[in-house]
Parts: sequence; C-alpha cells; structure tokens
Amino acid sequence: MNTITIKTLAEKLQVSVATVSKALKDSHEISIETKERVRKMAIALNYVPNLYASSLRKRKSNTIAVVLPEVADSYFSLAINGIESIAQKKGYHVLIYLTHENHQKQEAILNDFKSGRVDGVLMSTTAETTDYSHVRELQNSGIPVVFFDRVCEDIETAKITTNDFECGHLAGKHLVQQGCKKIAFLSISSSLSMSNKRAEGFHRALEDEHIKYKPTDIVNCKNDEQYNQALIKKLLLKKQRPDGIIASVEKLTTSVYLICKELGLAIPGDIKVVSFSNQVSAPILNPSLTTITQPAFDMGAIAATILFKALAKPGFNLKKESVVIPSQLVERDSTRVEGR
Amino acid sequence: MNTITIKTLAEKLQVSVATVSKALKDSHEISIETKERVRKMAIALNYVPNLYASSLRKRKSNTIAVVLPEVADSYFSLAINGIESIAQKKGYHVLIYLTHENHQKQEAILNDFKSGRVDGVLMSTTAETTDYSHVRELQNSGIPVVFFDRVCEDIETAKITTNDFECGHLAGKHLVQQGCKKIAFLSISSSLSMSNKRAEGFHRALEDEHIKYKPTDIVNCKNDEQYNQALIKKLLLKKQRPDGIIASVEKLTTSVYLICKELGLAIPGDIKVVSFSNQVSAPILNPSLTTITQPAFDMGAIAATILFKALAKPGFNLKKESVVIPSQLVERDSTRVEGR
DNA sequence: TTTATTTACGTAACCGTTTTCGTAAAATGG
DNA sequence: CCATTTTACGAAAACGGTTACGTAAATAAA
Repeated sequence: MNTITIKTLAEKLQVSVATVSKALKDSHEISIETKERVRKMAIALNYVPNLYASSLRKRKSNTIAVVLPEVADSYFSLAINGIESIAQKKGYHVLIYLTHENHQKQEAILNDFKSGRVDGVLMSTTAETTDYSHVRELQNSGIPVVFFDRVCEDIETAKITTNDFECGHLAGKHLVQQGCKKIAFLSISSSLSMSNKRAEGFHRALEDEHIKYKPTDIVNCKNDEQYNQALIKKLLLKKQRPDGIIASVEKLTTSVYLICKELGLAIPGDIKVVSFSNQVSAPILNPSLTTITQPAFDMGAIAATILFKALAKPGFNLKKESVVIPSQLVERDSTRVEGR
Repeated sequence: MNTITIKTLAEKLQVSVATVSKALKDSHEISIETKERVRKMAIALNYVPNLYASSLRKRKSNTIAVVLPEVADSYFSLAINGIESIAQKKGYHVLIYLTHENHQKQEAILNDFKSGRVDGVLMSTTAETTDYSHVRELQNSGIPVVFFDRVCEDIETAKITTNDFECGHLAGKHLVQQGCKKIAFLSISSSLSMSNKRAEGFHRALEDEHIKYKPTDIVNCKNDEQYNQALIKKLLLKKQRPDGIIASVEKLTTSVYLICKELGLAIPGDIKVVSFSNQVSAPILNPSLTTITQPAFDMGAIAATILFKALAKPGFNLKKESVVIPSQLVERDSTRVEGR
C-alpha cells in the first residue's frame, strides 16, 4: 500500500532519481551495469511509474477519447472494437463517452478535453448538433479530432466515412429493380450529413429509374422509439402505402418488422425492406434481411490509425487523410421477388 | 494554443495562485467578491484546470476502468450504457479495455492500473482465466475491483450477477415442459462460474423432471466461431440428435439457427431453442426466439453505483455488497409446441 | 481598552517524473 | 604529457495545481 516511487528506488540503489529515471528509459547516458541494477530493483519492488506525474511533465497523456451517441447498436460496438484493437497495439488508452444524442452533453464532454486529459479525439456526432464551434475550439487548443461515420463536413480534419450516397442510391435502385413503385426512406436526422447523403442517393436512384420523387418519401424519425413506431405505423396505414422501405439505420429495422407483422403485411410480398445494418442476425430474421453492411470495424480501426499518425507528427495535415470505405449490399429474402 | 494556467489568472488579477485555486473551489477562506472576480476571469480566459497536475497532487483520477472480453454482444453494449450513465452523473470518466478473452492481456491491463491511472475497476473476466492473483495484487495496492456478470467467486469483493443457476434451471424446465426429451446445453467455458451455474441449473432441472442427465449434454464451445459451427453441426447430425438446445450466450444463437436451416431442421418442430440473449431482434427472428433476458443495463449501472460508494468511503466493505438481479424468460415461437 | 478570534489572503512545500545543465573522471588524440 | 572529448552521473528546475501554515487586518469578546 505504501507507494513506491522513483525516489525509493534511488535511495535503495544509492543513486540519484535522475539516474533511475534515465536508466528506466534506457538512456545512453547511463552505463549498462547501472541500468541493469535499476531494472532489477524496479522489478523486485514492483515499481510502477506514476502516470500523472509523467503526463504532467511530458504534456502527453497517451490517451484518446471516443465520443459516440450510444453503443446499443452493432455499428458502434464493432467500431469500438476496431478502435480499441489499434489503440492497444500503440500503447494508448481509450476513454469512452456517450452523448445519448444530446448536443449539450457533447459540448460539455469536448470542453473537458481542454484539460489535457486526452491527446486526441475520435468522434461520431449527435444527430441534433448543428453548431460545431466546440469542435473548432478544441482543435484550436491543439487537440486533433478525427470524425468517423457521422461527420461534420465543415470542420477541417480527417473524416472516415462509408460511401453513403452510393449506398442510398444502391438501396433505392435495388428496390426499384425488385419491382417497387413507391419507396419510403426512413431517415434519422435532417442535419446529419451521413443521413442526408444516403437520402440524396436514394433520391437520385428514383430519378435515374424515372420514378417520381416526392419529399414525403423521406420520413424523418427521431431518437424516440415510441415516436418512430407510431410514425411507421401511420406510414404503413396510408392508402398510398409504400411497397418498399429503406431503413437508414439498424435500430429502425425491428420496428418495421414488428409493425408489418401487426398489420398483417407480408415481407417481401406486400412490402420489401432493405436496411443499413451490421446485425449478425440479419440472415436469420423472418424473412432474412437485405442489408447494406458498413465496414464498421475497419472504419474504427482506420480512424484510430490516422489519429495516431497525427499524434506522432505534430505538423500532420489531417485534412488530406479522409477515407471512404465502401459498404456492401447483401441481398436476402426481404427484397426477394416471389416466385423467382 | 498558449496554455493558460492558474498562474496566468493570478497575474491578471493581482492575487496569489493559492487564492485563485481556493476561489475556484468555492473555499470559505475567500471573500465573495474575490471569488466572483476569479470566476469571471476564468470564464473570460476560458481556463480549464490541468487534470494531471491536480490528479498528481490529490492522488485521485476521477476515472474508472471497465475491463471486458469484447463489446460485440448486446449484453456488454447495454452494460456499458448503464455504467456510463452513472459515471457521467458522478463526474467520473470511463476507460474501456477489451481482453478479447485473452488472459495475458487482462493481466497486463490490470497491472497498468497500479500506476494510479484509475481509482477503481469494473470487470467481467476472460473465459480462460483461472489464476486471479493479478486481481488480488491490484486490490492490495488499494484499488477497488467490482465484478459483474463474469465474476470470480474466490475474490473478496462485490459481485453483480444475475440468477444464473435459476435461469439455467428455468430454461431446462421450460424445454422439458414443452416436450423436449433430449436437451443439449451450449456452454462457453468450464472455468467461468456464470457458465457453470447456468449449466448446473440445467442439470438440476433434468433431475427434477426425472430425465437422465449425461455429461455429454453439455457442449463446450470456444471463442472461435468456425469451431463452434462445426461443433453444433456435429451435434445436430448425431443420430441421437437433441430436440432442445439452450444457448448459454447470445452469439451462439445465430449459428444454431443457420445450421438448423442448412440441415433442414425445423424450429420449434424438430428442435426447440432457448437462448440467453439481449438481442432486440429476438421477436423478429425466424422463428421468434425464446430468450432469457438479462438486466444488462441495470447490472452495469448497479456495479458502477457500488464502486462509487466504495470510492467515496475509504473503509467501505465491498464484500457485503454483492447483488443478484433476476433475469426473465420471454417465451416466443422457438419453443412453442405446435398446434397449441 | 485589551485580548481573542475571525476573515482573507499569501508563502512555500509538495505530488512524482522528466529534462536541462553542470561536472568529475576516464578515454582519446596529438 | 597536455588538451580535448566522451562517459556516467547528480543537482535542480520545471510541469500546474493543492494545501498546510503563517500573518496582517478587522471584528468580537472580556
């Protein structure tokens, strides 16, 4: 319990604390024999250097922060795994913060980082954030910020995304090819570029396929399950009911399936469904779900890799490091044309 | 970019650093007017105290660690949410570490915590860990450790679990009541008390229902998807094929479903399935899945709450704080008796 | 009025490491 | 053999807060 410090080692070894410090980091200033003595003693006494003392002195924390809306989603779970795997290799520690889609929280969290708590930040922004001055402030205080998935276009930094526009386009095109005439796109936010790009891709697909696009084809969901369920139910009860649905995020899928069941609508017979999702259970749903699968793990891993590059080189230009990793459409029964 | 410290404030205000420090923490030693002046200036200059300096001096980090096998699982995702929600309220920060079921990593991670990086630890242990001396060492160095879900029985501390034995029993009994004669239990580890308790409960259920129990009824899976798939396939191809399966963890479910599909086995007709799972997609699987649903969020939240209690009071007795939060069996189609 | 106490602040030590700078002694060079 | 460089180490100043202790002035108590 009595903490043992560099000073303890120094006294036991009859050398100065400077010598011990240098010996432990294998400085050339110290003779090999002394280094060996110090190392042995350090192990013998089970010495662990005080992190806060060294971080204070070195002005470096070896810690990064990951700021997310939530983790109750396959995408972010996988992304965290990707981030953590790289961080562990690099000897970095990762702090995790959840905003619960609350802009105020996000702001408070980022503001705290000015304390030097972290060397860099990986983030996926809130759906309700429109003002990004808190991010700029953090950047100005010298802390690099890398966005992934839910990025802010206007901030100058690296952004790791998937090909959202193309995927929205692909999803739309796929449904049209499967015979859908009236497709609804379930969006989660009108201020999130990720969501907008997917919607725009969808929009373009309709144009390409010469289908009339109406603004009401885009349904804006919220971060409120109850609300979304009611909204989807209303959608499916309209007399001009859609015959195809694109769920732009995973968590909307369950609602769509359950409401279809409740209303006696057959998937894919009455309505076809494609979802942006990383669920492992997609193949065993009833019916199995056609998905746009994002490279979640890789996006996390690459975001982390780029951040570490920036941390290694002070003058690193993050703007040029944006990466787009393509997603894949996996066709399953929920969009299958019957009898084929 | 030029960092502004307590000294900057002191100079601008023509007072000592001590006064500034005390004023900022609302000490009674400082006059109200001075406090106000200091606060205004701090806000004006956007002062953020250096975390490492204060942690070094106060010997407190306001940070906890969460050590997990992985997050690619609904249970741990939800648990993290629970933990984070409490930590955020208490003004604590949470570091996350993944062991990937690797004992060595777990040991290395815990060892690092002796640096004072964290004030306390929440953990769910590796499936392969049998020696817990690294946990004891950490405790001896004064850092409280609270276990949740995957606990180590032998360590004296708080353990947050669900009623694993009863749930194993319930799952077994349920399958028997639904007409199963030969039930297989898919385990993930023979050294994890959580897994063993579930298996024992299952064992007891068979006894209670006067069904002959054979050790081979327990199938030991690994942390290797390929391996598990092969194992399950082999199990379902036996001539004495089981007519009921209990998946003791969520991730085994997909494999079971897929292999049944592949082999043309009907659920629940040929084989009934119940799974320990927190998947939101359980109701929309094909067929909908009967689950034992663990209170994952609450387990995380309560584990965190107890840890914070210990951190608030130095002499706190963690041993007495163990909590068991019951899970619930949600019956769905995968165990339904046909024609009923 | 004198003494005791409170108020409001400053001085300086301290937390444990890192790092700059200085310096004997030893090694090298001419 | 003397001048110069190298080697191996120590002293001490940071890093930025916190806090025990000291103290002058103002107030209260006697």
